Amino acid sequence: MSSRRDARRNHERLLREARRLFAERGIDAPLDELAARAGVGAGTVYRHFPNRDALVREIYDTAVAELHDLAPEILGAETGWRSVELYVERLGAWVADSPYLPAVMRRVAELDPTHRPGVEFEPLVEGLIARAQAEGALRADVTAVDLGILVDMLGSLGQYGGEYLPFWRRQLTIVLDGLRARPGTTPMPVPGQAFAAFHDMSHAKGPKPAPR
Amino acid sequence: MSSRRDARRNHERLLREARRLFAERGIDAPLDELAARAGVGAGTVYRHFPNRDALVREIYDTAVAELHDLAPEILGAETGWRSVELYVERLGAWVADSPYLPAVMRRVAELDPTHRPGVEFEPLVEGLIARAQAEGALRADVTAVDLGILVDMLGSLGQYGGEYLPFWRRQLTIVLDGLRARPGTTPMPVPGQAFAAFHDMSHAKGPKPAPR
DNA sequence: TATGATTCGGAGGGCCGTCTCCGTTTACCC
DNA sequence: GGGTAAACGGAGACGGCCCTCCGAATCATA
Repeated sequence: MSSRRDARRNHERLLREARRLFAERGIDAPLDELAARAGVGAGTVYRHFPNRDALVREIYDTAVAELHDLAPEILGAETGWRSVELYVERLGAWVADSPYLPAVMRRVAELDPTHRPGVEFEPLVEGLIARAQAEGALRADVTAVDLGILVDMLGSLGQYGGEYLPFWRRQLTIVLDGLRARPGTTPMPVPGQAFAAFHDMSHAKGPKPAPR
Repeated sequence: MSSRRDARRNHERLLREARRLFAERGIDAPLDELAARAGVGAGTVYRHFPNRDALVREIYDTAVAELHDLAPEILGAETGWRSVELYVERLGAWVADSPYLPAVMRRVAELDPTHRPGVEFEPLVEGLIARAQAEGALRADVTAVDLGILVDMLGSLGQYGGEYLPFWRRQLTIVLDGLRARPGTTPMPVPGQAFAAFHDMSHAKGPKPAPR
């Protein structure tokens, strides 16, 4: 972190505008455009972020920090089921109105395939699920990975733009109802995956990313 | 359609390789790469498709044709509920294992915002839903638009690659259970949208696409 | 097999985005 | 205020991709 105020200000500005730009035009939007939006010269962009990947990486880091901020409320709910609700709703909404997030996550995973985002949260989520299942409120065959994937699914609706967000809760309702333990629940096919197995499957041998 | 056999062969090959390439590297992958994969000169690509959009458009057309092929089985099911199940499952799976589809759809919508893909199916889907609701099997507050969005959601899981497809049915199970009419179902918030309203909202005033 | 029309191949022009370089400006410290 | 180190700005070199052009190759026809 620089000691000069203008440098800090520009850094902030670039990050903020980058999130907006990436949301609007995708993660490969021209960085000259970023410079223009931030009211800054092209050189300044590259002084702060040696290349696009560094920028993506820093956006990723701020996102992880936001995640940490969400944790206490979710984990501190009165019942396990309420925690599940909050988990799916808060994270889903957070992804849905940050349309740049999925692309950023994917890119970071490409850059560093060994890095598993959110490992530190895994035991917490496992515990949260166990609690809700012990209450008999959450269907017994659902795993932490399933829940994470449902959040991704809900988050993908961010593609429809901000005006869609109010309607987004409709799909949320359906998913949550599907998660509830009830008589007549359809058993889930094939066994669920562990975090590590899912991670390896979706990254290690996925389609090769475009070389950059 | 040309009368020369080599021309037809190259056209097929280009379409096939384009789908694979777009699936792996995204819809903006270099067309020179497409030429290389198809074992063809760059000039040949542009003889068959004057530009990238023409290529995207033709992929879109073949996708719509595939959709038409799916219709009879879905609509011909014995019960309305079974039709709903088949609709969500078949279309969801179809999108999920064609990772290029969402981007292609989006691009076509950008190219021609007046064009509403699948209008001809709308009354069919409405009827299908009415039938399942009349049976008391499908929750009463769900709309055709909701169902389409759920298919998109499920389809977005194609991002995890082909190895994920078997596990995909787990999320499908949850969504279908969430769609069932049952005592204790959570009412859906905010009224649902009509097809046209949803289309206008998600295209007409969405974030401006990158100029090309 | 000969002929003519059609398609193919791939080198290269032009454009656009990335990133560097360095003269100019700004902020901090005394 | 003066001095110095750090940051800024933007022109332009560079590279990659889109698309064109035209001589070479291939196909349909007789």
